[in-house]
Amino acid sequence: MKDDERGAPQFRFRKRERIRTRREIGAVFDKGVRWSVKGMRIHVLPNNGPVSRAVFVTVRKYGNAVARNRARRVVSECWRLAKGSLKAGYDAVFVIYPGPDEASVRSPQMNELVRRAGLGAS
RNA sequence: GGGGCGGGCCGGGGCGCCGCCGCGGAUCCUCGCAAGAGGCAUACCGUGGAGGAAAGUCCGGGCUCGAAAGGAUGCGACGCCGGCUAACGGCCGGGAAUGUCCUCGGCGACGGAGACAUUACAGACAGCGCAACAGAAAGCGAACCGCCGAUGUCUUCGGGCAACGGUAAGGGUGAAAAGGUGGGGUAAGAGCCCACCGCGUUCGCGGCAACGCGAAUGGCACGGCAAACCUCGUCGCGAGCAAGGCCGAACAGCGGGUGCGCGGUCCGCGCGCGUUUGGAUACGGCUCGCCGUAUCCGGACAAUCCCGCGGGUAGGUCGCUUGAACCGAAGGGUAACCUUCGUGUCAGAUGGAUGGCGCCCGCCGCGCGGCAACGCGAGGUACAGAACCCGGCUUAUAGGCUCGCCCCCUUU
RNA sequence: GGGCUUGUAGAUCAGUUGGAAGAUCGCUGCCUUUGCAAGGCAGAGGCCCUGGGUUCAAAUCCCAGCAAGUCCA
Repeated sequence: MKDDERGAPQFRFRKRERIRTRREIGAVFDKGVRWSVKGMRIHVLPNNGPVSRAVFVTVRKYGNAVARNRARRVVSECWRLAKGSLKAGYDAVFVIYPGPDEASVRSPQMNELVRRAGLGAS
């Protein structure tokens, strides 16, 4: 990372970049398009806004609370580092399946998903 | 030094870069004449940010709403005694019982001293009940075998058989069989008698009490199950922060507003007056946050517009973290705990913050090398994430520290 | 976050004053039929979710745990 990118907005991930209500998440599940790879699934719906928003959920049976929180944190961190080079204006819901929760494993899964979803470099 | 049991405590540390949530500041944006208000605004600064169990939701409270005169019944929980506490099914102290070990006394039943552990530990002469199978008999308590007696009969003179009576010492059944041991006694036996042990009753003494000690006395039944019902005593109204309070779009509903003149010219037009309505300021009034009057600014005069109303949806906000709190010190108490003091410490999310990556160190056992200190190598570093807040209980947990007791080895 | 319910044969469920566990469907074998289905007869199949406790005795009573399901905006 270059010096002039320290604290740059494309590497931050604030509240307004997250989908924050059950209704909006339900809309992405109902109307969005889905792609999946082993360990992860994505639902995407255009939101016609200036920024993309995302949310991360685990499947119902995903160990205890510590394991679920760690999975969402790791995947969220991958999104934070990757989203700056993607197209804006989409709502994305990531569904995480059980697997090794390390950035070296989750990051390639996410890259493959966003490539298939057509969110690649603008 | 090693191992076991029990109690108490801790449960990783440091550096760098990039992030997340709250609070305070600064800056920016929006509204407003202003004071100010608001902002899921910020390549900014400062500061705080999981646990001993945050868990299970098994108990007890606070808090909130609902219900409610009081009492009884019902239902539920609890149950040796005393204390602690806001309260408890928790904790502390004491008692009793049971079990194990050790030791002393006794022919024996058993008793005494000590250590450790366990106990939902009120009531079974208030009631309704239960005990399968086995066994002769299982609860207003019993003769199957056996033992003994006298009678009759048979006899190979040892005894056998029949019916009658006595008997709870022995056998067998059972989870449980009618106080136990030793002796006397007897036809055989039996608390039938005696001593001791156990049990019951009465009295005295000690203790707040549970209970203990001692004496006298009864010859001995008043068996077990209440963690099924039940009785007695004590306590308990129901829900739960997704409780509940406030603000409040949009859509639908209800009520009010639809005027006059001039100009342009036929249009969802402009201006003035008027009507109505919102806001601000000034003055006055009083029941002190509302009303009245005046001025200024703005909206509307309608096709789908303007204003008001109630309901309270979407959403927002409060509840929301300073409290029976924690930590430390002093004092009181055997202890649980209490009292006083302190520039002492305290997170608040809401698809849900406390994270990611990299490096170093610590700790643990294992293997190899070494007399040893130590070095090298491959590993391991748990259980688990606040969601209204406390007091407990229970369950999960790598590894470590510490206190007490016991066992083994080595040394002096 | 909080309230509540349920774990018994392969499946769906019974099982009360505690005394050695049943029903229906399914499964296996035989009979019947040329064969299959239906029908008839016989049979197998169970650590009563797990671990403690009370009791002589526990699927049943008590305590703790685990796993499913369901409701509350």
